[in-house]
Amino acid sequence: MDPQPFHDHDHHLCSDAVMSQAEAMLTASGARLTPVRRRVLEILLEQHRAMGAYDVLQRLAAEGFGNQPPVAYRALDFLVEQGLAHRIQRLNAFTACMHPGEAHAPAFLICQGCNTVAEAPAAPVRAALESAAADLGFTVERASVEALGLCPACREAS
Amino acid sequence: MDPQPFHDHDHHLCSDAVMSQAEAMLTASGARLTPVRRRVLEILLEQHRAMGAYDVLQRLAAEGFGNQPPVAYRALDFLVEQGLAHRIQRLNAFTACMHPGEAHAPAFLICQGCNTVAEAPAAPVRAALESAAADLGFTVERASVEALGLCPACREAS
DNA sequence: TCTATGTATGTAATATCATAACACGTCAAG
DNA sequence: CTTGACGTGTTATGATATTACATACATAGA
Ligand SMILES: [Zn+2]
Ligand SMILES: [Zn+2]
Ligand SMILES: [Zn+2]
Ligand SMILES: [Zn+2]
Repeated sequence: MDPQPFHDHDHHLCSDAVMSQAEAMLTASGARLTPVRRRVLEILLEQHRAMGAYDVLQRLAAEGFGNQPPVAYRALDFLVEQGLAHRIQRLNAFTACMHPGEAHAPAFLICQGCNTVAEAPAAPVRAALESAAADLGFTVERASVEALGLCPACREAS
Repeated sequence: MDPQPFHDHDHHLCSDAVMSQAEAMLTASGARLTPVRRRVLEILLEQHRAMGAYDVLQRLAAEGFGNQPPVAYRALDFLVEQGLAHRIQRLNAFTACMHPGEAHAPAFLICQGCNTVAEAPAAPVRAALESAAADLGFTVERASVEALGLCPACREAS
């Protein structure tokens, strides 16, 4: 679960670990990981990518769940609220959180070559941002930090 | 033009300065500030806010310009390309650049109380981000840093 | 057990944001 | 004058997201 999305790795180690952690978190908090929600999380966990709500919806519909947008959006919103998924503003898309439970305000690294999305630890970034904001008297409540660029493999290949 | 969007100020000093600078930049670069484009910039400059493309479009239509989405999007895209406007991902909206010409990769501070949008100098933020990315072998090409929170006035009022 | 309540899901309809494709007008270079 | 680049206008469509309402389902009192 602390892998390099950008490098070859046994991805089941990622997804299995996150699923277990998700179950534990939700059991603890009392929130319910219903079939739709679980399935959406599994779908997001299949790859280190961001998926649009309609892509998720299509998968759900093919598996016998509802096929109207709210079905996908509700599950996705739930996961985001529970800290199990993140919304990538830049892509109008969602990605599974790879470090659920850990307090984290990540920066997202979006590879323009292979569409991989990685969470980078961003404590220093947040600190710098809050400092810059404080200079203007502004109090940061939530922030999104998203970088487009090239992962090591795609940089190599280009 | 180096005002505090969050504080009372003579806003004409902002907009006039930016307009002059925009004209100078475009004259120099050879790009054309046509009536639609100029008007869109003026509209964006009316307030320290972000406006949706369709809001801009409505204004344009009321003034006799075309009333179809591409009219607004083309002008907005032009301004963004020329560095005269920024897109705020979080809001699906656009805001005039308050520091055109200056090389800058700003962080945006979005007040949830009054919807004011300010550009904060973000060189340290970018540096921290690039460093965090480099740790994963990732090369940043473009990044968006957007913070939601409260400006001084709204924080006071709450 | 039997409701009552809150929560989750399903669906229809609609709102909001964005782009593709094509037609027309203008203007300057050749 | 013709050509070609560019800007604008318009139609049509695509992509993303939410509102509103109906239905199912769990579970906690009575
Ligand atoms: Zn993985
Ligand atoms: Zn995360
Ligand atoms: Zn101002
Ligand atoms: Zn700017």
